[in-house]
Amino acid sequence: MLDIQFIRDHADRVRTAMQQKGIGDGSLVDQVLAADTERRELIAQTQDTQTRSNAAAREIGTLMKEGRKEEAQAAIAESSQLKATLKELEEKERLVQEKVDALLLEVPNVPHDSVPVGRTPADNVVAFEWGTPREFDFEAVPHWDLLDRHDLADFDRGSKVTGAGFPFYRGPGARLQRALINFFLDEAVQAGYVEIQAPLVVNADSARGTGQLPDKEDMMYEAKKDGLYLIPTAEVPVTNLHRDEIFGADQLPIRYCAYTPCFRREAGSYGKDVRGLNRLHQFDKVELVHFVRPEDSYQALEDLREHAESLLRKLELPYRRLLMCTGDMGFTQAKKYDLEVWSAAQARWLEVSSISNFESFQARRMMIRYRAEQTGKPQIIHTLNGSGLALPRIVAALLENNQQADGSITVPAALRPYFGSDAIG
RNA sequence: GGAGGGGUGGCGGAGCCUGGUUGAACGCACCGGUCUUGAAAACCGGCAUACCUUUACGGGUAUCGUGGGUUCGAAUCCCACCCCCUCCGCCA
Repeated sequence: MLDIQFIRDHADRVRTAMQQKGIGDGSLVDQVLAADTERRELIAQTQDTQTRSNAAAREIGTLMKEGRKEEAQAAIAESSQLKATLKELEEKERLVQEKVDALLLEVPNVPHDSVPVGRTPADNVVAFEWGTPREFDFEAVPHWDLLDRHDLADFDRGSKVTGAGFPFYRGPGARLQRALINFFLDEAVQAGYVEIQAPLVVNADSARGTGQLPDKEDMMYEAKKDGLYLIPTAEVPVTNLHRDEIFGADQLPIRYCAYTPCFRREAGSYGKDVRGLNRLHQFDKVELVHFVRPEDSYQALEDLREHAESLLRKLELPYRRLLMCTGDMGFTQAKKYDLEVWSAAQARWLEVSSISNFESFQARRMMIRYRAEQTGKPQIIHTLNGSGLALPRIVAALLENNQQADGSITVPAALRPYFGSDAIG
């Protein structure tokens, strides 16, 4: 959510941002401004009426105390009139406030100046590449076949027990999951992140705070009876951890890492995109979240990105970094990088991390603030998050890239202490 | 799930029965000042958040878990919900 004051002061910039992100033609901005003007007029009227009503009530109190009954009765009659007016005004104000709030929720974040303008994924900028895709002297086997061959995962029984996209991992397959989770968490803690274990279900306020509600409820599994949602990412509980809080100036920055399973309905997916581990309804991820002062957020974005990339290098996975263009980066981000690893047998890039600076967009919705030492006034902070990293596609790339002619799979050195062996099969 | 008690400002804690200058006593913490060589102590002053309005100084409105109700007037009375504590039950 943008600051209404910011929209008032920079209407053109917001209009442009909407066009660049491919969200409407910017006329929404004029609707917001019109509703906001109406709102302020109503507030002025309401408050004026309340002022008079309060004065009357105080007057009546004095008269009653002094025993001037008749005068009090007259004042009460007059005050009752005001009350009726007030009720009408308050109702109008409530409606227009709701309208402003609803409109504000539809205004996307403004892209940072360094973000390339573009419409489609083709306009994203490949900002960096690392590693060289391996040359095979045999036919590389896709990871779903490798999983099967080594009995690492069981998709069919997952489908029986739960449904498509909920595999069982077993034996070394399960062990590999645990190794990666521990590796990612240890690396984060070593880099100064505080480890969090978070609830896997959240209430509607939290889902709204990070922006899953109102638009994206279809992505979440819902426990209707209790009004709770299964988390689509640890970002939701971990960012909401500090909803409605005011930090002291010395408490920032805060950096959290959290491992959680993630649950996504992924309605409408099909084909090669969902084959094997490419897209699941339940998957594991270590998420990194930063709470920082506004002036520090772009440095934090680079730090976060660098940490995530260091994991890929330690795992010896060829990867590339995309700087997402305005049209492909989504509603809430001001700037976003994607990290993609090379999947040797599929011969395609797989997204394994998405790293974003939301600036104040999320924090304003959640009213997360800090007390700036200069002014002493509460100020909205900036939030960032990024995957560090998401497991299934990492597993897919590890298996495909490290397969040997004899069918075995080499485990990268960094992972061996965690996995307890240097190869599968 | 059942019975009882409770949710007040950064913290502690009055006020609620008996509705009326109570946005809220008092204490602690914090900030500024006086004093002091310096510090402590003492004393004086300040110290919630959001919104509306104002060039500014300032003025106003709302908020005592949340939402609704009664009333001219609600932290205070009534209803619903949420959360916490104690006891009982159940359970990994």
